[in-house]
Amino acid sequence: MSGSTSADARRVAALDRVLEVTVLLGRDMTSSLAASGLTVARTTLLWQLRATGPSTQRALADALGTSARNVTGLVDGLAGAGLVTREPHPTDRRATLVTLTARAEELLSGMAVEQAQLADQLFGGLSPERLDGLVSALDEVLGRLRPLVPDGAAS
Amino acid sequence: MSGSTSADARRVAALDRVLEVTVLLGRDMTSSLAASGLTVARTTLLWQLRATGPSTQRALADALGTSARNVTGLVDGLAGAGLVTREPHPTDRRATLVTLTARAEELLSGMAVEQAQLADQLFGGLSPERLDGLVSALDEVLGRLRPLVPDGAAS
DNA sequence: TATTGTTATACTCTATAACTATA
DNA sequence: TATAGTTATAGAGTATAACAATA
Repeated sequence: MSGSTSADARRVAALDRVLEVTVLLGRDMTSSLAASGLTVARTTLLWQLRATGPSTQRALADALGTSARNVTGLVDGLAGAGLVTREPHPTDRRATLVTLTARAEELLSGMAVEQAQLADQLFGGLSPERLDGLVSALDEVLGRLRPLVPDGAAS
Repeated sequence: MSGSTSADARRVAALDRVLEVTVLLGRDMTSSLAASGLTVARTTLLWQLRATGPSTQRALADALGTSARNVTGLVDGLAGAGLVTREPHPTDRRATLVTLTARAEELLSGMAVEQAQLADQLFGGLSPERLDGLVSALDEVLGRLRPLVPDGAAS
């Protein structure tokens, strides 16, 4: 398409690396969240709430790129765990505002710390120049990747 | 832990990029596989078989880092779709050898082509130097990440 | 005794469709 | 009419535990 065979092989090698990182990070997240009784899907919803503040379930469904039905289930689980509450919407009586509890805020703060520690572990060995190169390369890749994917939020 | 605040922020920024790539690639794969009536879990098993040849379900469970019960279900689905068969193990009558069908081999060859095209789309805009820098940075990150994750195969 | 793969059971994530209450 | 969220139903992935057949 646009290069020699060896250049193609290099790109495939890069994609292989990215896919392996994807698989391993997924496992790491799943298992470390399981220790807190959480799942990736529920935690994604919590992070979205932390970023945007109290939200309707419809807004959450759009942001997460999932169905309204699914959000009902996720919120049910989180409410049962005492991490969110359903508050009445001030002007629209059809809607509910999903809101983080204080416990969830604390939990998320702790997770942010853990995430920074993970970032340190993973990237601490790279020089500032290589780290910047990595970030800019990933930004370029993201620019190509985003249009390929239907839509939804990319926390 | 090992750097200034701004260096920490840079590392967190890098992790954010990686996580976004993870999310978007997952969606891209899920939706493109769904078009073929496949799921990510089942396709992972097919790729494993392609890499290693006919395997027992126990070997697949270990390679995929999942339970034997789960492999039974995945193989059931793939067998129903005509993509694998269960053959008797030549020496161990407890075990079965899961084997790709010709149709699965063709399907996987097509997927390999699509993957190369995706690699071209994502990385085609990077100079050879930047691409090499990306790959070597990811290799270093993988070296840190692998020990953090329980175990199992990484595609 | 240990191992392979199955059945039994259960939970989570996900989707579509029908329905209720509101806009 | 359209929208927010629920109930109904269904399928896929995952896990543990108990069990049968075989090593």
